Formats: sequence, structure tokens, C-alpha cells
Amino acid sequence: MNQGLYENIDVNKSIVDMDKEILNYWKKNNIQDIIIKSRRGNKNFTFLEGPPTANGRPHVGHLMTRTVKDTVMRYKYMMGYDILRRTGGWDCHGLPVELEAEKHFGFNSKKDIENFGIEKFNEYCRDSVFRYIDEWNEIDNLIGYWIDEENSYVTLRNDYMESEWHALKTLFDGNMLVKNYKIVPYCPRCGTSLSSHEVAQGYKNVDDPSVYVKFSVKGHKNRYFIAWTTTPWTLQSNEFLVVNPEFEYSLIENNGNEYYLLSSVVDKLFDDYKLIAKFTGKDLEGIEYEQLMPFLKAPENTMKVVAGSFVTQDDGTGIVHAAPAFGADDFEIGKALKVQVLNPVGLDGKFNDEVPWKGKFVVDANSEIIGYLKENKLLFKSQKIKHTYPFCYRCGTRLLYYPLDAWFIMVSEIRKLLEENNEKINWYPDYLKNGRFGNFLSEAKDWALSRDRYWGTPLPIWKCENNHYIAIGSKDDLIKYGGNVPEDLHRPFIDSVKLKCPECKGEMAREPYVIDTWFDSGSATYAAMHYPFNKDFNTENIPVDFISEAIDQTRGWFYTLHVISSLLFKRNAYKNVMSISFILDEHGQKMSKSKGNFVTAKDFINEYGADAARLFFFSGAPWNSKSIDKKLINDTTRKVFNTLSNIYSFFVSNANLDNFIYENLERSENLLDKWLLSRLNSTILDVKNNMDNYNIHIALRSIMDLINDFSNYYLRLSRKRFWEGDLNSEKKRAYETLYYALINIIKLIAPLAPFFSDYLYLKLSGSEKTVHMESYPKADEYYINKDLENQFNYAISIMELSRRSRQESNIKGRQTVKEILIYSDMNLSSELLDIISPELNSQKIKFIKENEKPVKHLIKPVFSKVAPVLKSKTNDFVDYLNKNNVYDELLKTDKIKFDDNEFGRDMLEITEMPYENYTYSSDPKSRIELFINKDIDENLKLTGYAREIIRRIQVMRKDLDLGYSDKINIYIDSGDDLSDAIKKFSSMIMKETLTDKIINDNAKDYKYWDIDDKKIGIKIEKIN
RNA sequence: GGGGUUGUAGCUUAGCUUGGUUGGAGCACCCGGCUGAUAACCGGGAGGUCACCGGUUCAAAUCCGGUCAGCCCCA
Repeated sequence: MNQGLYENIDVNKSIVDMDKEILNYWKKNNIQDIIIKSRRGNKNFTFLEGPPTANGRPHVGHLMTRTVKDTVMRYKYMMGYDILRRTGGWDCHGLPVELEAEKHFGFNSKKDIENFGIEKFNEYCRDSVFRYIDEWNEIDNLIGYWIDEENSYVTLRNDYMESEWHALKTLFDGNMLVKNYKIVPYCPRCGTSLSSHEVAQGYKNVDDPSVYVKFSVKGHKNRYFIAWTTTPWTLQSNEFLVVNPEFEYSLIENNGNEYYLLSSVVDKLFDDYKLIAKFTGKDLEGIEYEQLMPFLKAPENTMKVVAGSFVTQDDGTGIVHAAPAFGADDFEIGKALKVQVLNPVGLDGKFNDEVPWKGKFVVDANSEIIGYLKENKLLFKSQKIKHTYPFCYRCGTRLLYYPLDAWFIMVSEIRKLLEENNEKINWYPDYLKNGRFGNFLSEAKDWALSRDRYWGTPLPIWKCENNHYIAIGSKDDLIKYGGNVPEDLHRPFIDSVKLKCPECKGEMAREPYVIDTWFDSGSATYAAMHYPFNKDFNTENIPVDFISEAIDQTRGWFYTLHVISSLLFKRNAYKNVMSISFILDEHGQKMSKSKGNFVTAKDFINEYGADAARLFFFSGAPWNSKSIDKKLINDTTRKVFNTLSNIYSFFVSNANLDNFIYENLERSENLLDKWLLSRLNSTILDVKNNMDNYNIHIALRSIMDLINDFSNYYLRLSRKRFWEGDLNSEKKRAYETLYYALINIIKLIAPLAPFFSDYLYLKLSGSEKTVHMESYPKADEYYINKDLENQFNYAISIMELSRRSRQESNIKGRQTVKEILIYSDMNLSSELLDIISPELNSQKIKFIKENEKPVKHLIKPVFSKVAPVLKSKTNDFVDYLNKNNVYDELLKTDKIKFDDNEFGRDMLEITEMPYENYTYSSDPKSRIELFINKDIDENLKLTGYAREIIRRIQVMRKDLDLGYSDKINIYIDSGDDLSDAIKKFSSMIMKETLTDKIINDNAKDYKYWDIDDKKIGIKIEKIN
């Protein structure tokens, strides 16, 4: 507890400086360690860091995800949890890393790498992975990200890979990891397949041939199917034509030939034709045709029409040429019909000698192939088309969809389990669950795991000459099967490990692949803990409680974690997941290095400060993208930090004068105190609820609302309580309430603004620890009084109406008025009225009934309703209403009688006209009407002047930098009106301004002021 | 091409689940006021086809269908 006075703060201190001061304090005092130790053994909250690759620099987006994670963890700490697995993690393998290395060495092909040596190549990769790790760590440090960097998991470590091996062996043994011959996107230059997200990076717009080809129907001379393709080089491998069974096709006749094609495109291809018949796609199924080109021997059961729902109406003729060697859909058809694949193209992307265009790169053979078709009258039409096509995103080579041997994880077989497990996950935002993520699960594809590359976790599968396969699940397994354990499990060392086949005793060599790096990161749930070799960890700790990353991880890391956990443990990997959107530049543009609008994390923090950055990230839902908005950042900062600083500063300067030191919160009977405590506790309830549900941005908003009420209403209305009299119990209660509310707000906002909150906390509490050691505030329902909060809202409305009225009539707030009349459904307690009456500044405040309003009521008939009844007497009625006071009658009986008729309110239009000497304003929401009597008599006028004079003197005191308790003498030079005011209210003036004597003298250096166009000279003098 | 999401004032946004008086804030702008915690604050003004079209309904920013645009994911 504080021994002496509270320490003042410099309210103008920059938030960046404050950050630094606190950061040093934390470091110096090992605050992080102390907190972690203090929570050890408590109930658990498990976290998992998504591993970035540290070979790029951290940017604002990384800053944001880390902020979210840190805020959640700080909150959980304050809720008393022991947070498990709060370590960092680094993703180390993969093609992007190899790319950097190739670029560095100037390599162009796998051959270059192999000539150079895999060992040296991988060594470079290993080093380059951590190129920017210092900057990452620095950023984490700067934003106060309390993560355990020392124990970070690293996917390139033997332990980590060994766990993956164990998992892969489990899958292999369960027939879930299988070798398959499949169509994969393949770069003929790099000699490897690419993952789908790699492919997505390389789409380009290109001009390609667009050819319509005639397939001759068997047994019908001059009858053809017209098929369309943009890849003529695949035509010699055609084995099927595919139609959509749902669509309508036509058979037409033109120039003596007959053609089948989609009905809806007939008019596009033919000007003049005769319709012969119409069919559904289903009708066409099974029709056989002649092989288009005779170079490759047609396998059995091919050259016929089959059905496929993937055929669309958008391009072509609704008849798709299928070459199982070069298309995923095509391949599936071939596989379903168990036919042999026709593939005359080598791994280098060039034709072999089975076809006339041997040795040519496939795309370069297009024109030759089109020429052949023309010659043989198989071409219907040929043109060019612009479309997008994938290229290798690193070397620019056109990708081929190519059939290759690859190892697949049979994800499609557990789709149902994936969906069931997804049901158990809380998604933030929730629409991802059944949207982007759920949709992806429902059509989960088999995972092409193997990569024909160098820098990655080696696929732990060995094969002997007799095609027996085994999977290795640990280092021990290597020995068990007659091998040795290399010091480094990476290639090339692992490649030289030969095993002995348990079946035929032959020598086994490793399948030469590494695995997709996404399997690495997706294994973090267990591999980071070296499961199952580490006996201290078991799968009971899966799922983890919380993960959060950027939105692009929805089908990346979130997906691979989910798939792997479902495969291995049959359960979900995480319970709560928050997807975070992107930070855009100030113009709402996506940041990118090439555009030059890329903002690094470091620059951002240095400019705004960590806490300001943090609040900015929560200025809207984290899952909506937001633009960097300098004004918004500064505004939020000011609103929160400046206001709290000022509240603190107010407290300190007064408490120190009164020698007040907080001990505990005694029960206060003061209405303002009760209100603030009610507001505080309601807010705590609300904030906690939102924090528990990961609605951090909503929690922030309600804290900001509270801060606003605290400063603008509680403090403003309470000020007099702190300034008057000795430290009596009433004043003590005020201090206690102020202190209590302030320190609780600081705790509430601590997870969101850890630096600033600790800065104030340390000064306010005198503690030598940190706010982050504290328990998060718990609402005390005893203090919550919704009725009182409503009353205050009502009172606030009255204050606002009064201000509005004064403004409209040009009556200053400092001018006391004679009377304020308030008409409303609610009643203000006299206690509350006392509290706001200084703001209203009126001699008399009265709540009135409807018939007491200072208004004339003008009553007119609603002509559309009254005229049909009264007809020619309508105007007499108008006269009657004008000349008689019928309003009282209406109030009493709710109707007006006239000439044997009765008219209710619905037939009358009532307008209220305030009397000339009253202002009028109303608030439709609270349904309050407020009237101010504008008559200002001489006495009131003089009071007003007196107050104006007091205000000028106060300003002068401040300009002279006088202390709160310094006494002064005043010299005045003024005209009659103001002199009268000074005479009449001298005691008030003297009391308010701590004046001993008012001297009417000819002093020099007067400062002259204008009050209501009247001049007054004032000089003040400090008494020593 | 498919899926998802967003679209509210010049800017940042709340409200949409569960339809209901006149769509609520903040910033910036203009006018006025207050100020011994205040580089702060308060009041007022101006600023909205709630992206567009259609439907359901007594009533639509809100529900339904479609269109457009941005963004994301996938092909």
C-alpha cells in the first residue's frame, strides 16, 4: 500500500515513451516469470501458436494476430488460468524456402541442386529459415507478446520429425497413407508436383488456341460429335467424350454433315442448319466413335460417350474431350472404367517417339497438331482465346496436369468425421464453420503428401526390390529394421540408410520424397510435444483451447490441424478458433511489397506505440478487414488514455492535498457514488461476458462508454465534493469510489492495453508488481441498480435539454435563470435533482403536469374527419375553438362537445405554443419536455456577471501557475454594472477564488476583459 | 467458373440473430457554450436512395430471391 503521496503523471507523456518505460520495468523485474509461476497448477487453458516462417519480415497483419492471441492469454491469466503451451513455433521446411536458396545460388533446376550437393543446399536452407527471427522476437518483445520464445517448437528438429514419422506410420499401417497414380499439377522444369496453394499463385492470362474438333460417330458416315478444347496437344490421348446427362443436345444437319452438340450453342456455331433430333445427354451415353488420331493404340472400353456432371454450358459445345493422362476429371473417369492411360509425354514435358511431333514441348506442338487435324478434315473451327492458366510461380514454366506416382493421405474417407468434429468447434466469426471451412470439409480431397524435393521432413517409407513397403515410426524403428540413425534425419543423410525387408530380406531404400510442409505445421498439436515419445504428454490435452491466425489459414493451418487430429486421434484439434482479417493501407488497398505500401510491424509500433496499435486492432471486429487510419488510431488513443490519465491526474492532485490514501471501499450513500459503482459493475458483467465469448472489440466499446460516463458525468458533477471542506467521511467516500472505479477500469482494460494500464496501476496502487498479476474484476451484483442507471440517463437527458434550450435562446450556462419547468412521465428524486441542479443553474426547478405547461394550445379540427360530420357548420366550429378555452374540457373529458356532436382527440389537431418568455425543447426518446423562463431580472443578471468575473480570475490564477491553495488579492477596474455585481456578490467571489481582499484601486498592468460588451480590468496578486 | 463474406453520412462504424415510433455513435466541417483534471469536454447544425432491383408483410437496414461492386478461399 502507498506510504505517502500519489505520484503525479505527465499527462502529455507520449504513449510510445510510456510503453518503453513499462517494458523495461517488466524486464528488470521478471514480471512475466512471476505471473507464470503464480498461476502454475491452476486450471488449464491450452494455447497453440501457429508457426510462421521466419524468412520474411513481420508486418502489421502479424502484429494483429499476435495482439489478439496475447490479449486472450492475458485475460486468461487474470482469470487465474495456467496457460499451457504458450510457446512460439517456427515453420521451417518447404518449397518457398528452397526457392530462396535457389535464387541465392542462381540455380535453375533440380540438376543444379544435385550437382551442388543436397547436403550443402539443405544446410543453406536451414540457416536461411531464421533470417529474420531476431526481428520477430524484437516485435514480440515490443508489443509485450508474452510468449515463451526459448522453448519454441521448430519443425526441422529431429524430435518434431520423429513424431510426424510416428503419425505417418500409423496412417500407413491403417491404409490411410497410400501410393497412388494420379493427376497432379506438375512443373516439368522443377520436376515436382505443386500443392494447390502454390498453383494458385501462378495464374496468368494467356492466348491459347481454341479448337472445335470433329469426332466421327461409329457406323454413321458423316456424323460427328463436336468437342471443344484449349489444349490440342492432349488430343492424341483422347479416350472419351463427356456429356452432361442433364443437358439438352441437338443433332443437326449442315452442308451434308451431321453434328451432335449442346442445343444452346447451335446458333453460335451455325448460321444455317436443319434440326434432326433432340436428346438429353443421358441419351447419348454409350455411343461409340472412331479414335481421333491413330498413333497410340486405343485401349479396350474407350472411344465412347460417357456422362459427367462437371460438364458446364459455359464454354465449348457441352461435349468435352477427355484425356485421362492430362486432366483430373478425365483421369477419374478412366480410373472408374479401369482403362489404360495414353501418355506419350515424358517428365520433361516433351513428346516421346510414339507420335509424329516427338521431342517437342507439348505446347509447342499445338500448331502442328492443328495442321494435322485440318489435313484430315477433323477440324471444325479454330481460333484464339484469352483465358487464365497456371504457370510455375517461380520459374514461369507452364504447368501440366500430369499423372504421377505420389503418396496420398485418404482424407476423403473421413469426410464425415471431419464434419462431426467441426461441430464441436467454436468459430469466430461463426459463419466460417458452415461456410468456407465446412464447405471445404464436405468435399475434402485426398492429400497429395509427397514432394519430389530436398528440404523437408523425409517421407519415412522404404521399399525393396520386390515392391514391399514399410513405414518407419521412430528412430528406434530404423535400427529395428537393420538401419542406423543419422545425426540429422534430413536428406541426404536419411537417404543412405538402407533397411532389410522383413518379408523378403531384400535391401530396402527410402522412397525419395519429402512431405508437404503443411503436414509439419498441421502436426503441431502433438509433434511439438514429441508425442508419443515424451511420456509427460498425452492426447488428453488435445483439443487445445484456443488458436487464432489470419483468414487465409482457414483452409491452411486450421484445416491441416483439423484433418491430422481427426485422422490420428479421431477428435478436433482446437475448441475455439478466431480467424483474423487483413489490415489494409490507408486507401483500403491490400498491402504488398510490390505496391510499396507494405507496413512493417516495427514501423507501425514505432509510430503509434504498442497500446495504441492494440486498441486500433480492436476498433472493430478482428475478422473484418480494416484500413490503417491515422485519425482513428489517435482518436481512440486519446479517448482512452488521455481521459484515464486526466481522471488519474484529478484524483492525485486532490487526494494529495487532502492526504487521502485509499484503504478500502466503504459503503457510500451518495447517489453519484452509487451510480458510478452500478455503472462499473454492469460494465464488468458485460465485459466479462464478451471477453469469454471472444468478442473483444465489443468489450472494448463498453469500457470506453464507461470511461466517458466516468469523466463527463461522475467527475464533472462530483467536482465540488472534492474541493469543499475537510476530508470528512462524505469526501472520503468520494475518493474511495473514484479510486475504486479507476483501478477497476484499469484492470478491465489491462489485457487490451497492457502497458498503459500497468503504468497507471503501478502509480495508483503503489504495488511493486503489476496489474497483470491481479484477478480480473468480478462484478458485484450488490452494486448494480438498473433503476438508478435509468434515473441517471434521465437526469442526463434533462441536462442536455437545458443546454440546448439555453443555446437556442442565447442564455449562457453561467447565467442563473429564474425557473425551469420539466414535463415528463418519470420523476426525478430530489437527491438526483440536487446533483444536477448546479448544471441547470436555475433558482427554481419544477416538474409539471400537462395542464401546467407554459403553453397556449391551439386546437384545430382535422378537416378530413370533422368536415363530413359538421358539413356547413365546420367553420363555426373553428371559430368556437379559437374563441373559447376548450383545452381544459378536452383534458377532463378527452373530448369537446359542439352542437350535439362530440370530437375526440383523434379528430383534433393540437399544437402547443410556448409562451413568449419561455424556451422549449424536447427529447423524443425520453419524452421529456423542458421549458426555461427567459425573464432575467437585475439580481440574476448581477449573479451572472459575478460568475463571469470569477471565471476570469480563475483563468488568471491558472496563467500565473498558482497552487490550488494559494491566496490572492484582487485589483479591479470596472464600470457600474460590474461594480454592482462585485459589491453584491463579493463574498461569493472571494470564496471561490481564495481572495483575501478586493481592492478598487488604480493598479498598473491590469488585464482587461469583455463581459457582455462591458470592460473590466483585473489584476491578481499572490499573498505570501 | 464455384463457395464465402462485406456493402449503412466525406471517413471509422453500431443496429440485422428475434421486422415495429423519427437508423445510433465517433472523427472531420460549421455555429454556440463550458472549463482550477482536460492539447480535453458539452450542445446544436449540416450530412443517409441503409449498394441496386424485386418479393413477403399492415410494416423491411433487418426476412426471402436476384443483380452489381470490393475482398477472401478454391478451381
